[in-house]
Amino acid sequence: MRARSKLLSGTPAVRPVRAKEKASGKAPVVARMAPAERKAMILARASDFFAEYGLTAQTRALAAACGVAQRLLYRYFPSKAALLDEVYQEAIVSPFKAVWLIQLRDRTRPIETRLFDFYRAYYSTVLTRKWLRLFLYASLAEAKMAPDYNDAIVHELLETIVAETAHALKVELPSDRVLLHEMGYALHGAVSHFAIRRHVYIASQQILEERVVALHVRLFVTGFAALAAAARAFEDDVVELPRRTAR
Amino acid sequence: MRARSKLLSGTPAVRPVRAKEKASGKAPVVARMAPAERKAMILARASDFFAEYGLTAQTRALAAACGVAQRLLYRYFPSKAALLDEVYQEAIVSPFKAVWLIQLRDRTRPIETRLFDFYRAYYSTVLTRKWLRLFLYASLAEAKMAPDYNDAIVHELLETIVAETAHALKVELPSDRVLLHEMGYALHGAVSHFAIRRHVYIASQQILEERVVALHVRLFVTGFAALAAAARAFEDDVVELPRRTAR
DNA sequence: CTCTTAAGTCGTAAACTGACGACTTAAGAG
DNA sequence: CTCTTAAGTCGTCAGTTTACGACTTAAGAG
Repeated sequence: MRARSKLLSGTPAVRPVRAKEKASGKAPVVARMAPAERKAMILARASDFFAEYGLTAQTRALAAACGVAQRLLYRYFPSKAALLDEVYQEAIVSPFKAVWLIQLRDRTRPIETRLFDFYRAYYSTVLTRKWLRLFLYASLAEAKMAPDYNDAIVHELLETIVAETAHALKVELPSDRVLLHEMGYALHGAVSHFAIRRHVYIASQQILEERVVALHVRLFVTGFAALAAAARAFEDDVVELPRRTAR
Repeated sequence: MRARSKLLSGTPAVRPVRAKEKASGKAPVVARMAPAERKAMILARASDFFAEYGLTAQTRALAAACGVAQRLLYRYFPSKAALLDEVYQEAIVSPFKAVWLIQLRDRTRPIETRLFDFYRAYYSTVLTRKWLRLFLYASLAEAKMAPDYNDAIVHELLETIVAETAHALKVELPSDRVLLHEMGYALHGAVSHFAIRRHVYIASQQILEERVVALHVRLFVTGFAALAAAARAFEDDVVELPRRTAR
């Protein structure tokens, strides 16, 4: 419904009458902020907001969650899509800490300890409710989120994990990178799926997360030699696998 | 302006298919169908449609995809929510085949073969693009989809898998059901995460799915005894775990 | 204290969305 | 062929939703 219509169309001066209630004596408390500060505040709220309600949630509700007018969002971001892009960058990519890779390569410590400590940290810092929900919403809607993240972060992580485990256990690895990645995913996928169960499926709540991580790491380390042997066996009859057609 | 990505707004391009063409003299070709048939047709299209564009996609676009008027949807379903409920039932719950559980319990066959065959079938039949995307969209939006599915289907599956593997390998299991489930998830989660990578993240495309399943099954069977031992060790100091507060 | 800048709000356009009353017409029964 | 039923469509209501022009006003500079 257009509402209002005829009477006002063409007559711009409607006398806005900004009833600011001086009578009440209460200060409006607009809390004016510096641009950088305000933008950071909006981004922080936006990542929580869209993680919770999905990327199709409305800018009005986001503005309400920020305690500002909806119009203000458009002073800091040209469009909702641009806002979402910044949310991705801030909430998806930046949580991964480079130091983790260095610690994973610290061969003075047992491999199982390194893996356990890393995945506890990764679970707590990256695989949070907010991160997972944003990542899934973005992947379902656009499909380019996850491949970028994998190329930028996960692949190097998987290669590190597999290389370090192989070195610690004196196991020979296959040479194919794709195969190495899948080996790493045996652990990475198991932990990631646990996080999805917790934060998206709302399941697996009754067990301590350290225990789950410990179980998956134990399985991985124990079966690693057999896993590598099975992967190497595939390389004998590698004949340029046909690429799956998308969908 | 509309977001640059149509998927962001959950809205596919609506094709103006409704051609009246009285001028051309061609019959409108309304293709009148029997109610049961039409309803099944709408449900089939709807599961594809909502899997692709999300549960927030619009009824007008769905009607266009069905080649019927939007109004017709409301002859078969009282509301969009009711339509979605039927889509869940038809597309999420029904693909799981009861015979799989029976085959998993067939102790005349090696456990690794049983697991391999089952997860190949489960991957091809259940963990499809459509199923996964619907399941994720529903879980992200409502939170009661996954728990129901887990209670109805997954828990029994996990218990069967763990029990059969333990029997085949003569391994003693922990008594706690939650712990048994997490053991089973070591394999189930790894395969499920692979499917999510393929169908949602659009990654891990360059390796044959049988190989991935074979790798995960091999790891699981090889490390199962150690996994069970680690799980049993947790039972000594079970002290009524505190329930996680939801966020 | 006054002036200037820009942070922040208001109101609304234009398009979108779920739902439904009223109408049209295909197709099986007799 | 006619009649009756119900499959299917049109048009629209009422409430949303992104985006933006116009305006208000807090707060630092001099």
